[in-house]
Amino acid sequence: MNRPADNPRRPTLRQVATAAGVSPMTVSYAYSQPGRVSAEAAAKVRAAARELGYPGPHPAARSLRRGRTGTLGVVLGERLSYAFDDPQAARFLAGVSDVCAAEGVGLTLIPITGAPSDAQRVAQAAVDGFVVWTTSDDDPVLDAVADTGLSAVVHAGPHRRELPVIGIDDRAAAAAVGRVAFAEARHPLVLGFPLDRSRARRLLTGDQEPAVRFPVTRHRWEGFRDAWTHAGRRAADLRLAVCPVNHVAEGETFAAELLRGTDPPDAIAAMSDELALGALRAAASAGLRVPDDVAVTGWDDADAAAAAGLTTLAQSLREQGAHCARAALGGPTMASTHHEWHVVVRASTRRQP
Amino acid sequence: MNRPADNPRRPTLRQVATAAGVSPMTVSYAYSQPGRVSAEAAAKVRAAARELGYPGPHPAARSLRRGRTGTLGVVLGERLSYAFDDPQAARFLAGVSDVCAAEGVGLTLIPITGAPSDAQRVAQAAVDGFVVWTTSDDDPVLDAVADTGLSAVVHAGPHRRELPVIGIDDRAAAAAVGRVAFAEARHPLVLGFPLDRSRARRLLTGDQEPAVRFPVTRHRWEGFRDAWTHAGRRAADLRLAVCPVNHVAEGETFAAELLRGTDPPDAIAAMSDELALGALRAAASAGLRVPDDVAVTGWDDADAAAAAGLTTLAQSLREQGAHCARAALGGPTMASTHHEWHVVVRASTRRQP
DNA sequence: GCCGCGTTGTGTATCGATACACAGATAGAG
DNA sequence: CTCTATCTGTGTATCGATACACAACGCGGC
Repeated sequence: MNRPADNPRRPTLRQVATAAGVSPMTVSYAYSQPGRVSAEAAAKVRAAARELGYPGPHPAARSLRRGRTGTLGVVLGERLSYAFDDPQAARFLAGVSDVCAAEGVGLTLIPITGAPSDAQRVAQAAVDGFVVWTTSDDDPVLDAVADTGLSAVVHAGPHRRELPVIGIDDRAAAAAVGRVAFAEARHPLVLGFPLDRSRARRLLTGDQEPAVRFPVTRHRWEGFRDAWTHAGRRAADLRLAVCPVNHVAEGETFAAELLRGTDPPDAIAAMSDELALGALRAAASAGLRVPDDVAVTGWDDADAAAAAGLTTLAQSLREQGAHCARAALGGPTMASTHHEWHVVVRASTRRQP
Repeated sequence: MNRPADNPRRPTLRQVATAAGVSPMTVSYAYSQPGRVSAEAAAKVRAAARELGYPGPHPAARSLRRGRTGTLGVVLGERLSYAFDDPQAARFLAGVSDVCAAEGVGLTLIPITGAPSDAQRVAQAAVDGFVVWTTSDDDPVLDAVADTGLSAVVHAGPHRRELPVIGIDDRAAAAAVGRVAFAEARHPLVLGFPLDRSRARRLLTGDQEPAVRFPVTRHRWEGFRDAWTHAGRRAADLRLAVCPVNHVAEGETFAAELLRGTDPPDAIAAMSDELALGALRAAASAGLRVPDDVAVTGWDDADAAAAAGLTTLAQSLREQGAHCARAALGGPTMASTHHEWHVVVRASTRRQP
């Protein structure tokens, strides 16, 4: 049989045209440009469509002919369950979805599993553009995205070929936060994101040079290290605790462990408000005063950060998501852009001199 | 000009065939059935494709001819930002995405905004099937889904036309939890989800008959009321506190308010573990003992429920998500199914007689 | 009566890939 | 040496909708 499986046979625009006694183009216009047809013709078309159970133009046929799909692809760089677990991803995707809803376009999620089929899934995605979120430097999916020739934006890096990057200057921002967080500290700690897709839990010191595959993690770590070493301190005294997932509980567990250990941290700079809130809880459980015994900073200025009096880095992931979506839907002319950020000083850090 | 906008002109399979000196079908097979062509021919095709920058078969053309898109549509019944905010949605979608990843199909999210264009977005979605999550009884989008003729599943209701529903028997489950939660209680409270898309914060009593548009909310409320009235108590003594969003903080605020009021609740049955954890915090802040002063139950048996010693209803939204995805991708033969559930009794409720 | 203009309807080529049927080549069995 | 079976390559009709160009019609102005 020389026809694809469609179950059961779906009525076509041509059948509707025949049933309504009009030409196919009249039916087509009735759906895509209602003003183009008379009220009378439109009524005939609607009646015939209802009669036959015609659900509207076939999306694939329409896309083929029009050259657009009306869908934005978001490459997640992660298994989908992580993306939904991560509040930062949620804020970003909310921004993307705001724009999609406003423009009337759909949203296709393309989760990266690490398998070679990932590139194929990108190549076969029926979308008009891509937004790439949180992937690692060596991810071959970036090449697949570039190969499609569709407009695409990468959020917060990595840089690759001609793909523009939208985000903040993470290194400079981390350095600014670090200066506040580490003031008068002797045993500073960074509570950070995974270094690579393995998401291993690790503890490093600032004189080590780990292979950090996630650009966001790398830039922020470099920034925090800048703040510490530029103040004339020894890199080896700065530690990095890598939390496998961005959760309050994860930050609390790791922070609690270190606060009980030898040389407990007296300043904790976290890469997210969630991890920072975990650190605050760990400090409270340990009976430590914030900021006198231990200073804490977060990242993002989420609602909970203000409520907790947390010093943090304010940026709007939602706005960045919206910006990425507009850029990816907008067309081929784009350039890398840095968004604004600023440090919000609250009660969780020591007064500056 | 009689050609759709593609920017810049994308190379076609036919061009690759010409460049490689083979027929179009050989190129097509090289991509879709690699075993069908000789190693030699495959090499020629790969070389020509790289040369021309051919990213693989055009998704729309392939979909049109094959009659499948390799994508599953998830209708969210909510603005996307709510979906990402709701931990229950996250667990469900993780299950959906597990199956999609395993089957190599993409995932298109179709958020419902309440606008009339929602139905159009459903009709124009290039997908092979639909999973509908958390929509209200009167949602016209359900008709749009049914009209497409694609296989579709609704999670937890509402029932509509021939669409199968997958979920648990919420009413029976709520009744079972309610019996445990309300034992020896005199002023029981249900901490619940929104009644309709307006998400208004409200406080009702069991003798009122509010219009509850979300089936999950309705069924659980009915079940809790069953538990109370079947024990011979007055419906008017049971209250329902409607929380606009499913967050710990939301449950904490509302519970704290009522615990400070007249006739403070001595038993709180929540529709989610998140709201229940909020109630536990409110009780702790008010200096109340759990379960002696106030019993608390949750719903879902999330990780945090076990950690908090919370009596709860155990179900697996992740499994249900996976089941829905398999059903929606599987084909036309499906039936409504009830999943298993059971009550997990922990320390947050009074010992049963 | 004729011209110009806006509105509404139609015929057809085309978007790009693939299912199918068939042809030629090669190999192995008898 | 012939006959069947397997492997590999090809030509073409088709999936369903739409861009475009053109035709028919009504209407007002001069």
